[in-house]
Amino acid sequence: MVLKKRLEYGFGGYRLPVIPRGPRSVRRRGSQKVEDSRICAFELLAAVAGKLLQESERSDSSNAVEGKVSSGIHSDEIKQKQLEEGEALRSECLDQGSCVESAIASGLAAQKRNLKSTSREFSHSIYDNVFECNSITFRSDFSKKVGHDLKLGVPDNKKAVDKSPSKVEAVSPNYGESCDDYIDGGTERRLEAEGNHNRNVDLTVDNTYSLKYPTEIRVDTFPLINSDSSVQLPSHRDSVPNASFPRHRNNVKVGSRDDGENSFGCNRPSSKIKAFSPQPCLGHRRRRKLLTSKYWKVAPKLKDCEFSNSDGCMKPISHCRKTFYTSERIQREGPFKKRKLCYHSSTTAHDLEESSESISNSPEKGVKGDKPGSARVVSSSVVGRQASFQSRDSHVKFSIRSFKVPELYIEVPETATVCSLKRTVMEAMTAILEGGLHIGVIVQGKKVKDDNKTLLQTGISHSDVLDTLGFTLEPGSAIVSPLLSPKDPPILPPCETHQQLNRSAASPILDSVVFNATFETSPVTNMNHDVERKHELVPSPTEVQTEGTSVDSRALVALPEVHVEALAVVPMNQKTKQPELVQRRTRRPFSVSEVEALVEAVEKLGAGRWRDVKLRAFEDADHRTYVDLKDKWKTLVHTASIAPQQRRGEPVPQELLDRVLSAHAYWSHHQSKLHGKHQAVPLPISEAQVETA
DNA sequence: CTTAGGG
DNA sequence: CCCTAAG
Repeated sequence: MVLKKRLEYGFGGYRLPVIPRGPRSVRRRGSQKVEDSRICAFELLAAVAGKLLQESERSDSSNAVEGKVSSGIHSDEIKQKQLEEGEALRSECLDQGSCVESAIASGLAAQKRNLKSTSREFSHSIYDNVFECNSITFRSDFSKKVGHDLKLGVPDNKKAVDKSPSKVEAVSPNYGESCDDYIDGGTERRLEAEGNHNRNVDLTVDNTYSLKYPTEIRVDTFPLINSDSSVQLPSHRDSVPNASFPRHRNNVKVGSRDDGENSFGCNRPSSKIKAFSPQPCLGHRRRRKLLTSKYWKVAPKLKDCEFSNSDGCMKPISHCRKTFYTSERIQREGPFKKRKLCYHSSTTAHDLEESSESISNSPEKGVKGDKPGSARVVSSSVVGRQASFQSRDSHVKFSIRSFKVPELYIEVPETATVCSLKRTVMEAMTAILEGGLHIGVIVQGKKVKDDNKTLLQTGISHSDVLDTLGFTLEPGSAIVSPLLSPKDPPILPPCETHQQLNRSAASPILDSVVFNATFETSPVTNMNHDVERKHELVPSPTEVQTEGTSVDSRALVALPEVHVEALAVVPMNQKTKQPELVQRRTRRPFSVSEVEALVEAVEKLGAGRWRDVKLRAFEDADHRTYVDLKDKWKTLVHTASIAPQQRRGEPVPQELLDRVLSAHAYWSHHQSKLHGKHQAVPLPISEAQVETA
C-alpha cells in the first residue's frame, strides 16, 4: 500500500498549478515544496512604493496609454513614447551600468529599428544585452522582467518580429507558451552575472540608483511580461532554497488557481500587482481572502510560482499591460526614494532590490482560526539582505539584495473592477509610502538603536557581522489608510498600534509576518545567519529552520515587530493562540525495550492501529503518543531498510529490525488486500514471519 | 480523537 | 518531533 501511494503522488517534481485546491491529504507536499521555494518576486514593491507616490499624477496619462494598448492597436504615439524613454534611459546607463534600463532602452531601440529595417542580429544583440544588464544589476527576478519587457515590445510590433523572428520569439512569452524555458535560461545567466556583480561591489550610489531604476521601470512597463515573469521567477528561486517564499500567493489570489474562478480574471491582475511591488505577493495573499473561503484556504498554500505558471503562459491581458505602463512612469521616481533610504543607512548600499517572500504558513493558520471573513494582517517589514564584502579601506561595503515590502492586505469585492482593484492597491501603497519609511538596521538579529554609533562601534565593519546585517523598512508614521473596496467594509484598517502588533505576534498571524529570506540564489557568499528574526519575533521557530536550507540565508529577515503591525490590517479573531511559544517536546529516544514493545504490538495489531498499540504497549508511557509510536515505527522501518552503517543513535538489535521489516511487509501486504479484517489475523509472529509474502 | 504523511 | 489534512 505504501508503495502504491507513493507512486501515486510521485509526480512530485513538477509544479502543478492546480494542486492547491486538491485535498491536502494527497500530500503533494513534495511538489509544493518546490513551488514554495520559488518565491515570487515581488521585489519590486519597494520600487513601487516610490512610484506610487508620484503615480497619481501620471496615472492618468498612463491610463490613456493603456487604453490604447488594450485596444490592441498599436499606437505610434505610444510606441514613440516608449522608445523615447528607453533611449533616454539608455543613454544614461549605457556603459557599465548596463542596467536594466539600458537594456530596456536598447530593447526599445531595437524595436524601433526593427520596424524600419529589422535585422535579426540586431535584435539578438539586444536580447543579450538585456540579459546581461539584468543579471549584473538585478536579481534574477528583474532580469526576467526585463526579458519580458522586450517581449512585449516585440509583440507589439509584429512586423519587427516577423523580420527577426528567431530572437524575438525566444524572448517573448507571447509567442510561445513556453515562457518558462526561456526564462530559466535567462535566469541562470543572470545569476551568474550577479555573482560577478557582487564581486565588484563598490558601486556608488548613483549606480545603484540607476540599477534600481531600471528594474522598477521594467516591471511596471510591461505588465504582460510581468505576469509571466512572476511565475517564472518563482521557479527559479527554487533553486534558491527557501523559497518559502512566497511566491505563490499572488497567483492564487488572482484566482487562477482557483481556477475555476477565473472570473476573477485575476491572473492578470495579480500579475500586475506583482509587477508593481514586491508586496504584491503578499497582497495577493490577502486577496485570496477575496476569494471564497475555500479558495482562501487554498491560497495560502499555493505558491506564487504555481500560479504564475498557469497564468504565465497565458497571454497577458490588455488591461494588465495598461497598468504596467502606468506604473512604469511612476516607478522611476520610486527608485529615488529608495536610494535615499539606502543612503540613510550611511553605508553604501549598492542596490536595493525588493524581494518578496512571504511566509506562508502563518497566515494560513491565522486564517484557519479566523475564518474567511476576517481580514488578515499583513504587513511586514522590509528585509534587507546584504552580502558583505570585505573592505579594504576603512569602508564598509555591502550590498542589499532586497527589501521586502510590508505586506498589504487588500480586500475587494468580487464585483469590483480591475481598475478599482488597481486603485486600491495603489492607495494602499501610497498610504504606506506617504507615511514615510524608516530604515532599521539589524545586526546579528538585533536592531541597532543608537543611530549615532559608528559602524565600527556597532560592529558592522566586521565581515562576519555583515553576514548578519539586515535592514528593515519600517513604515514611518504611517498611517496606512485603509484600502477600500467600494463595497466592502471590511478592509483594512490601518495599522494597528504597535502594541497590538506585538501582541498579535504571538499568534500565528504574527508568524506570517516574518519572511523568509529566500531569495537569492546567487550567493556570492553564503552566510548563515539565523539570527535574524528570532530576535524580533519570538514566535516562529520553524521558519528559521526552514530557511536554513537555502543559500540565501544571507538574507536577513528581520522584521521589526512594530512595523509589521503597523501595516497590518485587519485583525481577526484570533484564537487565543497567543503566544505560547510552543516548545518542542524534549526528545526522548526510544529505548530498545520500547522498540521491542512497539514491534511486538505492531506484529499483533498491525501498523495503522496506533491507538491500540499505544494502549497495549505504551499505556503507561504518557510521553509516547500514538503519533509518536507511529513515527517511531516509520523510522524503524526506514532504519531497518538501510545499511547498518548508516544508522544512528542507539543501535537497535538487528533482530528487532528484522521483525520490523517482516511485520511491515506483512501488514503492508494485508492492508492492501484484506483491508479490514486482518486485524483478526495477526501476523504469524514468530520468526516465521518471513515476509509473509 | 485517529490516521497517515510530509516536514 | 511537529504539523496537517482527513476521517
